[in-house]
Amino acid sequence: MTRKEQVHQEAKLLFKEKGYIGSSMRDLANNIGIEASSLYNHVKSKEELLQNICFDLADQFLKAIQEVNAQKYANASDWIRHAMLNHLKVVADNLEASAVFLNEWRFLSGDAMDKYLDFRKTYGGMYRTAIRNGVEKNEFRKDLNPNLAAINILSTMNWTSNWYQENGKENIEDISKQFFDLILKGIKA
Amino acid sequence: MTRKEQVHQEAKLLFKEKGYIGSSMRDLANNIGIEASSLYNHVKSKEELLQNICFDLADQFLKAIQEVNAQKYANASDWIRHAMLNHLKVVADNLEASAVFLNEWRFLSGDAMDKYLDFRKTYGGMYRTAIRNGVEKNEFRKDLNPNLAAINILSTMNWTSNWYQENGKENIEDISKQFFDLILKGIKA
DNA sequence: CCTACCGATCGGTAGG
DNA sequence: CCTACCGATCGGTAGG
Repeated sequence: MTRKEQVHQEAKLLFKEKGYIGSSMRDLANNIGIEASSLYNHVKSKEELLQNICFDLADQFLKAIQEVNAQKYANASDWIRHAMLNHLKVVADNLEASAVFLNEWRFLSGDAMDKYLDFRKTYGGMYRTAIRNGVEKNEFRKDLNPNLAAINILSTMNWTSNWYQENGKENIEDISKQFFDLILKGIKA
Repeated sequence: MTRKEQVHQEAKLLFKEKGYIGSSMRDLANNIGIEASSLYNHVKSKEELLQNICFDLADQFLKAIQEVNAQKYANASDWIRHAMLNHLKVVADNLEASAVFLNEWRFLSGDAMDKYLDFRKTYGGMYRTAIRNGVEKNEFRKDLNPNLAAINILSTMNWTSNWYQENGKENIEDISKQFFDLILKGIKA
């Protein structure tokens, strides 16, 4: 790992733990074992670190969902099952970045913020569309509000970075399957 | 509204918008129209503001769920339906405080943090227990993981403060009913 | 990658 | 509720 990669890696841990504003460049430098001023040989500004974390992850979420779209599933259920699995795999592989992505994006400035919100809107839109398709094909309940159904899915997936820890007890494929069953069939016997 | 109440009210708005660390006492004073030093006639410290926001809301969540427990429902479904409704009503009535409660609690210090985490654990535990009861009575699927089912409910409710706005279009009772149907029956036709 | 430093801002206090 | 101020810390730069 180059020093530059190390700086970006350490920033994820620090921003998750203390928040973006609560993390100082001196904290970050200290965790690496150099002086704060030396960070600027690897990074233009503090915000560049935040932008990299957010947009690297957005790219991963996008690739994960494009893989699903490429399958051209006939059933909306299949699309959702696969999309949830791929999303949760990205979260599980990037727990710190996921927490930063969700909690610190509001400190992005100007264009970066716009770009970020665009991504979130587009990404959520794909779930809403999948659900609407499922309703039209009578695959899903016709009294469904696609907006709220999408929020149910996205909320649960987003929250995952707050509690999931790779500890060998449960793997993310199992969790994804169980969440999908909850979304599809609910808890009722 | 007394000045003291005004300070606490303004703190909710500011902490939600800029985060706890990102909000300065000078910002807060400026929004009210006084000098920063004058705030300390009404408040002991910045953290006292955060503690009040978090624990006032925790009290409201607790009262809301105690009302549900007092009903002594025979069905787990009824308990969950009513608990969700009461929880979401508190969120809808306290949108700013709810966002602060969820996003800024990590800046609580020492005992306050412990007390906060205790509350979250106890509160989540009541949902897990309700779900386990429902499974035992064959009201819910017996292959259910009560932990993940509770996370599904709590995630969706927690996320509400991020998107819900009282704008006359949808009232929280409708939303609560639709979320409950999603939790109970899922999206499947 | 470091030393030395900049102007700005922070939470909070003294004293009236 | 204000003026005046404290020591600490912030992101970042100059120059080597």
